[in-house]
Amino acid sequence: MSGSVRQRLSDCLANASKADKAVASFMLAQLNSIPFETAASLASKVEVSEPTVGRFCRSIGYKSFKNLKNHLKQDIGDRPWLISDRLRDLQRRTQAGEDQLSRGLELEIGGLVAVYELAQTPEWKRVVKRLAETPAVFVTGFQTERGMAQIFVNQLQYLRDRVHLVDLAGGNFAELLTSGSNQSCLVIFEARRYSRMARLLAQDARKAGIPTTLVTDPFCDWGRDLVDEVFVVPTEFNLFWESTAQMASLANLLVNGVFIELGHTVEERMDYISRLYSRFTGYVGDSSGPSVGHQT
Amino acid sequence: MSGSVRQRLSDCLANASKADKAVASFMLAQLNSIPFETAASLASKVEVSEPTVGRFCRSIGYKSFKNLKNHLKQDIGDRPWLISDRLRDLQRRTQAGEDQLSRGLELEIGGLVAVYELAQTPEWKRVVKRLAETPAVFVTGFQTERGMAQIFVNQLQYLRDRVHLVDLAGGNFAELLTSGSNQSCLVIFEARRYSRMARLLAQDARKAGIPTTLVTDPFCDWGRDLVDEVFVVPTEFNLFWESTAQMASLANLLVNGVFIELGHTVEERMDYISRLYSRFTGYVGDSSGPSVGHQT
DNA sequence: GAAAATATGTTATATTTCTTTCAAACTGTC
DNA sequence: GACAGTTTGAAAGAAATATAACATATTTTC
Repeated sequence: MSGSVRQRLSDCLANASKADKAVASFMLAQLNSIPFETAASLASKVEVSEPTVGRFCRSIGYKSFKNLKNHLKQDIGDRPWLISDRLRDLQRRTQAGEDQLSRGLELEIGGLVAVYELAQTPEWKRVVKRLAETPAVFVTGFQTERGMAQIFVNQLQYLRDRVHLVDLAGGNFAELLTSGSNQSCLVIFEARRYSRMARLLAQDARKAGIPTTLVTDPFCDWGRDLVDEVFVVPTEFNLFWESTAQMASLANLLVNGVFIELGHTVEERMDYISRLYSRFTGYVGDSSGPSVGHQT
Repeated sequence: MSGSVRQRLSDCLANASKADKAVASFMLAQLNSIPFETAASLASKVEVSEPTVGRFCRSIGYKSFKNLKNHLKQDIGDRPWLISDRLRDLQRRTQAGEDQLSRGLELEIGGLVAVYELAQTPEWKRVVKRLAETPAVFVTGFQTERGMAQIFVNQLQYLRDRVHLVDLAGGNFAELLTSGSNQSCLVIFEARRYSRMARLLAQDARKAGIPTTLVTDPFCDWGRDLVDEVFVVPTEFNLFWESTAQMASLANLLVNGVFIELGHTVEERMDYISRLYSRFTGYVGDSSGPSVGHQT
């Protein structure tokens, strides 16, 4: 027995006992509100006894009703329209006992979806517009998010000038804060071990009237009142470590948005930057920018 | 006090105590998975005590945490929380507009799956083992992959010492190449605008007998004969830009693998590094490393 | 139609989850 | 720096939720 919760429920409908069938079909029908149910509440709704619910869950391979709910949480459901074959295959192999990689994968996919959902919010559009139009953009990230900020800066630099990585060392800290309030904007990447620096910077930026966007994880509790937009990115998958990948996706989507916003006016610049890079690192090849033309 | 759960949470953010604010913002960020949480689980994630959660819920007008969840049910009861539903929803909404967000998402997910597949190959296991056991690890990435390399180094440093970011400027270029052949190993992150540097480095490393792993995109054509393992990561989704997210996932998975390989012998080190980071950046909190304990 | 097998419910117990109480820690004020 | 007020967490108790054991009902098999 394997697969998603939905899968298992459907499977067992065929040859289950009366009560089990009742429970299964109720669950399928009300999948969305299952997490709110308790074994008892569900039992009374289906008009079976409490133990029946527990037993049923065990019969389809979960430890308990609670355990089933947990799986639901991580379940990405069946998506026959997606790359499901490979995914399912991976799941199967994993369930056979290799390890719990695929669970992590499911969670990562969930995170990715969340990021794409963010990209549809009004805040998102506002930030994209700002990143395209504000004369100077400053980006920062401390500790482990330092690299993230760097990536974002590198990419954005292809599209526009005056994109700076704010550094403790460099004097651009001051440069940011002394620029006029509608001359600059700030993007802060943060995660987990929130550094005091990020917070201080956000405070100062607010004082200086500089619009600030915070990209962080769900554990961040400061910020909501200090910055203009907070983008919360899931970072916990059940790897030992937190993942920065979703944040990278977010950064990519932002850059993508800016590109669309700026339109084709940037192509010239991109060629130029490409050539610059080439000169300094010696790559010789087509000079049409990283992936221009992939837009479909 | 009235309105939806989300409303109330937002409202209280303004003038709540520190712990309350933390709880509220976490809830807001994770609204979709709140139904799966229990007061205790939430408490531990936000790093407050259990009673605080209960009290908080009461302070914003619910009888208990459970009561809040029930209200949530009414608020978002028929809102999709299952990833599959959310995907569908996203698809529906984006199909209306002309931007092909959801298509890009699908591709990204496919890329993620590919990365997880890589993590099951023998090469992968070999690299993980090497990263765990070789006395010194060198990592490099040029241009846009510079940040990627940085992230990888930062994370790996939590687990072991002698992890170095190879830089054009720093003398560690030489340090790498003069170390004995089984004293060091090298990881190169590359993508698209393959720099001559990466290639030269790979050549020299080979001459010096240093095992080298190349992480790159499908367009890379050198390398197969110059390095010991090539991990090819999809980077093209139909965003204007290439995505580094999948590569970030790969880096994460590698670090995760190394952690598993090293076992719990590294916890001590991790505490130490954590404290170091804290001292220099001023974060004050638990000193148990970024996400220790999330392993299930 | 009776015996065996299976399925279900009742009651009692164990476990989890939540709340209360109270003391310690923190905050701001004089 | 001491005081009052607030916030927070630890421990213990109360409520809920889930499991186990056993008894009853139902179905299956012969």
